[in-house]
Amino acid sequence: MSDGTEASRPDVPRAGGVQSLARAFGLLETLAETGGEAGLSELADRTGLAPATIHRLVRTLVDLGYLRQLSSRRYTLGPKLVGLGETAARQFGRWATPVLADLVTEIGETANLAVLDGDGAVYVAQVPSPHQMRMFTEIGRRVPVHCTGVGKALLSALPPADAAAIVARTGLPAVTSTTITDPDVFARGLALARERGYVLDEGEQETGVRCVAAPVTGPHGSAAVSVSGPLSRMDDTAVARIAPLVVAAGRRLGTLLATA
Amino acid sequence: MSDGTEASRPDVPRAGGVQSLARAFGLLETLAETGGEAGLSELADRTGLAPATIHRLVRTLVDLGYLRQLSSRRYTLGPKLVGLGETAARQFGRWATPVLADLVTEIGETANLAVLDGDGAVYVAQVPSPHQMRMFTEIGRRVPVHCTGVGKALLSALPPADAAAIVARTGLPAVTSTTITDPDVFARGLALARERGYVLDEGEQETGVRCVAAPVTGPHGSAAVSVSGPLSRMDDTAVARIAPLVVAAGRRLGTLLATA
DNA sequence: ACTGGCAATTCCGCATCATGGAATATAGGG
DNA sequence: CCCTATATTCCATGATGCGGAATTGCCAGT
Repeated sequence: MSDGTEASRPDVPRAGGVQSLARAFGLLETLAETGGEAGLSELADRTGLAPATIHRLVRTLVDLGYLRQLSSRRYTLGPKLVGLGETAARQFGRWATPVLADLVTEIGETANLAVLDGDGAVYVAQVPSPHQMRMFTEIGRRVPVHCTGVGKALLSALPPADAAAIVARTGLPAVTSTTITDPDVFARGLALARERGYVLDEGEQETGVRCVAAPVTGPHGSAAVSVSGPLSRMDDTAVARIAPLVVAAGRRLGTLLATA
Repeated sequence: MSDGTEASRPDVPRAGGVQSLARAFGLLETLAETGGEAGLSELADRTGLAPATIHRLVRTLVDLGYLRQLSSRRYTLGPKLVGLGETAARQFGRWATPVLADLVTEIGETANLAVLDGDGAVYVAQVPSPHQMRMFTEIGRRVPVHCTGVGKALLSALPPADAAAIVARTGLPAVTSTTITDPDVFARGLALARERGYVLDEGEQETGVRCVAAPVTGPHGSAAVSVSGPLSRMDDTAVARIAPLVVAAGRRLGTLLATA
């Protein structure tokens, strides 16, 4: 192996794992973090692997269509990933949609399901409100955790230390005028969320949109549900009515996730 | 190796490829084809690999978050794939969006970019028309090649033999009343497309939607642009005006693809 | 409850396959 | 035009992934 200190790197995620696989996916992730484009030596620097090794892995991925090589000899994520990702999202959607649909009929606002991926949240399912035909499908969209309902709900379900680590890495950049940028305020918000079982997003990501979110409870890689709508319809009494429903939906989804 | 006849299977895509990788992605694809959920032995049947081998690969993928194991011990595509796919799509979108946006401002209808993946077409970028808020974002959506503008444009850019092979595999199932189901008619359509440099889709995938598409020219894994809108706005004179613009956009995208 | 059968998981010795250092091509920069 | 940085190919080595066989665990049938 490359260096004397074995198993010090998160290359091998667990005993018995296939490392060429772990390394290959590591490369894909590295590429994604770099903004989706990188040269071979840049990958070598970031991963610490030998250029020859990277080249072989990367060439295989190119042959398979999961990576694309530009004429500049740099590499980008390939088209097949788009297809796979979409199928994966659809898969989540399949079992989640009924529950989300129930929420929408009870509440009348758009319902979303998101999962934690890396340090961000990714929407994996959505049932749009019957009200507005507006608002594009957000499926696949990646959003920051600190300024979204689902994001905060995801964090609230994590061990506080892990949540803090994520926030430390991403910071609390202001997105709108109401985005929470003070770490202390944010931490108190999370504590309140843990206590109540749900979170509010007061236009912290998009002005005028209020959002109620709850973690999906269960022993798996975290997920969260949310319901969001315009301030005009989402007043305090509405929120009071909605919150328990969202929390219940989170619980139901958690059961489904573990069962189905 | 398992059997005497080596290299007879498309397991190893090319000499020098990393086989565990090819196999792992094969499993992901198999899973996607199965509808996103399968048990270990089902995977073993479909891929012909030894259960132990599959289990090791699959366990690694689960550890990495690209696969999820349900309590029924069956496996599904994991959340991380959603994130990766989204990043990949965004990557395509980044350089394509400006060109598509130009098309939209010139034409006023929704513009799409799709790539060929396997025997289907996958939308990788879209700029929606300012007109209608309807029609969800199709990014990541996989559509048949025979009844869509982008699909036929992709085929028209392929060596005729390759195009024929794909059509032979997928067949020409009717999706709407105008879907072309006769192989001869279809072949003539492709020939005309090659000659003119663009294709029309006359509601062959969705009734009432007309679409002009052109291949993205270049020496890479094929892509295609399209512009689509309701029949009411897409009359013959509009198409005559639009077609050259779409063809030009295809050329520009081709240059960008090769360069960027 | 007991049992039979099937599916998932773990074990383990063997040989294959991935590995990475060094050598070779190729692209930019001066 | 040469020179440097980067990508790619070669190849001997042994670690690594392979798969047959044994084990465990889950249900369905009675």
